[in-house]
Amino acid sequence: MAGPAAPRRLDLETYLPYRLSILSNTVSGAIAALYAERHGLSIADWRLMAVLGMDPDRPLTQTALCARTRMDKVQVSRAVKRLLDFGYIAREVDAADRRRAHLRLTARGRRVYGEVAPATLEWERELLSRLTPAEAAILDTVIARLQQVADEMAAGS
Amino acid sequence: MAGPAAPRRLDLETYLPYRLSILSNTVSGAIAALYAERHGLSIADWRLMAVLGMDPDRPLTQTALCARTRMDKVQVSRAVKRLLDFGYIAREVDAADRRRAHLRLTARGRRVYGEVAPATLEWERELLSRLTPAEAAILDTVIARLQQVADEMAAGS
DNA sequence: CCATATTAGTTTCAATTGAAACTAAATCAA
DNA sequence: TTGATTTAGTTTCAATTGAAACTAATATGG
Repeated sequence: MAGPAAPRRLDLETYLPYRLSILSNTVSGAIAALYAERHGLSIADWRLMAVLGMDPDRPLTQTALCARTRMDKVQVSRAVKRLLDFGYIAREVDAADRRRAHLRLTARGRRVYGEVAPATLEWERELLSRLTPAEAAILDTVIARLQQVADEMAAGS
Repeated sequence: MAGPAAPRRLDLETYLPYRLSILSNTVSGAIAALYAERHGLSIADWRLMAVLGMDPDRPLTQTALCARTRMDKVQVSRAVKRLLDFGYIAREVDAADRRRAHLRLTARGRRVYGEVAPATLEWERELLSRLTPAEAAILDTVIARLQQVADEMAAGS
């Protein structure tokens, strides 16, 4: 009885890429509110701090930060400049290769990190608490799989 | 044996908001490649065309386009200007309220829509084909639920 | 060695964005 | 009426962004 499926029509309300974009923007915006005006940080700034704060004893170069955050080197350069101005990070030029510099959180940066990181985690926890464990688990694997496929498709496979 | 769960540490690789942002950007960028250089359209431009193309016989005002796309009125104003320049849309001032204008795709705009819309749908179909039907169904409800919760939380409930 | 290429990061300059002010038309309130 | 508000959409101006060019240091090939 059921013939061939009708070709889907494009409707933003149900179109996955659009829904992902709206959801991501809503979430990022809400989280940015946790640190933006309070500490003067942009999303890019906080992203660097989040990576540097993960392992405060391991300083990273800007190139490493690019890889870890998927930001480009211009964005990273600018965020680094702002964070240096705020005194949230310190830079030490590499002795062996003077093009490179190692960046680490300062005491002040660690203090901010210590305030903001738990708040962002709590926000995420609250969000995920509305899903069942099974849903959350599937979401996790589905996002990973979609990312992998999207990377392949974007690379023009 | 299992004590209280260790407090999660912040790690971008596993942090949902970050993963959503990366996924959304990858997907949007890949889809934009389907129309950007070929038809001169930005993401904002295409979003308007996608809404106008859904029901080509119902023209919409810019205010309606704002609501449907979640774009702000400045973005919409600029996208409208570009689409008028391209000849992809036409504008007709409302007779009863001359502040308003009704926008619709031109024949040329419909031709572009007819090319691009199926390509974007095919891209989505290909992406979703890597999920099982059960996964796809859960993804659908999970995105809807997360959006609703994120909206509440962003509103500062 | 020396010339060339590569890498790390910065700067420049033009295009894009966003917030706030603005214009023009319609509505409301007295 | 008519003066004040609201609504639709645009413009302005400063801040942000991105691509490409650039500087400085290291690595490599002959």
